[in-house]
Amino acid sequence: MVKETAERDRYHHGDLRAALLAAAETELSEKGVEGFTLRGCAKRAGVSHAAPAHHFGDADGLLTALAAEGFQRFTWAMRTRQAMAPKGGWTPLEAAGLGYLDFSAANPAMFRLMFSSARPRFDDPSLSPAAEEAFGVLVEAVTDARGANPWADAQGPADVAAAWALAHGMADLLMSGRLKFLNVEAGPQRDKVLAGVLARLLLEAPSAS
Amino acid sequence: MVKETAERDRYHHGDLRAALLAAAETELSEKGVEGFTLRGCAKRAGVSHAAPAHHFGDADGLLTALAAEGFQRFTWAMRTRQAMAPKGGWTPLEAAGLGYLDFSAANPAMFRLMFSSARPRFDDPSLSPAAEEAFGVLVEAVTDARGANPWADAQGPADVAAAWALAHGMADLLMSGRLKFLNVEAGPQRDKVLAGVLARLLLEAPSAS
DNA sequence: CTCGCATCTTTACAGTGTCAACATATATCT
DNA sequence: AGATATATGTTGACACTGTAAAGATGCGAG
Repeated sequence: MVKETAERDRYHHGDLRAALLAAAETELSEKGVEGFTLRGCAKRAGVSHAAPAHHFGDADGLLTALAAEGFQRFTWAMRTRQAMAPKGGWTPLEAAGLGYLDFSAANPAMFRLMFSSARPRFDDPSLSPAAEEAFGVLVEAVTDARGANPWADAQGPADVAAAWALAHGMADLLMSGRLKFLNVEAGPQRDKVLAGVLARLLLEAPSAS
Repeated sequence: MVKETAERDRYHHGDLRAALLAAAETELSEKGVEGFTLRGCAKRAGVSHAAPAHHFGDADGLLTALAAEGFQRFTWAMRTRQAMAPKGGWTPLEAAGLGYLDFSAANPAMFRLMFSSARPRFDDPSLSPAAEEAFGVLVEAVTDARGANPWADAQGPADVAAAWALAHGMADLLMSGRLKFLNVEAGPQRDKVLAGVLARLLLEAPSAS
C-alpha cells in the first residue's frame, strides 16, 4: 500500500490529466459542444479553474485531446461491429456503417465535436493519426466491397466518398432527430432498417478501360 | 423627401431588425457559429449591445431568425439548380443534390448553424416551416426519381433517407475539408465529379408485393 | 539533503449574455 | 393639435467565461 490517500485532499492530484479528460467527457455529453466549459471541467475534477492549463494549454487543447480519444473509440465501434459480422450477416462495409451509427447515437455530443466543430486542432499530432485510422477502416471496407484498391482506378475515390457520405449523413441526420419518419427507435429491427438504407449504396466494379 | 437622414445619427434606427440580421450574417460567416457574438452583431449594426434584445429576445432568438433565412436560401439554391437542369442534363434529384452542395460550399457557417448547432429553436414558428419546405424539395425530387410517392410503400422512407443522407453527408464532409482526395476544387468538372458520387444512389422501384 | 521543476492555486482582467432602469421617438386616441 | 401609451435604444450592472501572471506546494534528480 504505497499510494493510499487515493485522490483526496492532495495538492498534487496524481493523475489530473486523465481525471480532466473524464470530467470533460461528462461535461461534453451533458452540456454539448456549445455549452462546454473549461471551468466546469475543473469543478467536476475538483481542482481550480486554472489547473487544466498546465496539462492542455487552453480549452481547445482539452477538446483536442478529447476528440482524439473519441476517434479511437469511433474506430473501435466500427471494428467491433465488423467482428460481430458473421452473427449479423453484414458485409464489412455494412458493419462499418452500423458501427458508425452506433457511435453517433451513443455519443452525440462527441460526434459533434469530432465532425462539426472548429475547436479541436485537427492537425494535432495526437488527433490526426486517430482520425486517419478511422478513415482507414472505411477505406478497407470499401476495398473489400468493390474488390479493388479505390486509389488504383478512376472511380475508386468516388466510391469511398459515397460510402463515407452515406454513413456520415445518416449518422448526422439521425442524431439530430431528422429521420424520425424512419421509425427506428426501438431495438430489434433497428439494424435491419438502417442497413436497408445503407444498402442503397451502389459501388461500381472497376472496369478495364 | 420625407425620410432623409437615412440611417445616420438617429436614435431610432428605422429598420434595425433587418440591419441586425445582415450584421449577424457577416458575423456568422466571419467568426463561425462557435465564435458568434451578440455584442459583435450590435457593434456591426452600430447600436448598443442591448438593442438586439428588443427584436430577438436573446442571442438564440437572433440565430433562430438567421437560420430561418438560411433555410429559405437553401430551398432557393436547390430549386435554382433544378430550374437550370435541362442545361446541365441533371435529373431533379441530382440537381437538388448539387444545389445542396452549392449552398453548403457557399455558406459553410450558415450550414453549420442550420444542421449542426443546438442554438436555433427549431420548433420556432418562423423556422420550422422554412426547414420543412426545404425537406419538401427533397421528397419531391425523390418522388420523381422513383416514380412513386415515398410514403405510400414500405421502402419509400428508406429511399428518402438514403437520398438525403448521401447529399447531406457529402455537403458536410466537403465543407469540413474531408473529401480532399476527390480533387474537386476547380470549377468546370466539379459538377460532374460530385454528381458522379451522388449517382451511387440506388433507389428501388416500388414492387407490387 | 537540497534545489530545480512540474503541478496546482490565487488573483486579476477583458469579454460575453442578460436583466433592470432609464431615455427617446413614434403612434394612437380624444 | 396635444397628451399619453408603446415601441425602440441606451446605460449600467451582474454573473460567468477563458486566459495570463504570480505565488504556493511537493516530487525527484543531483
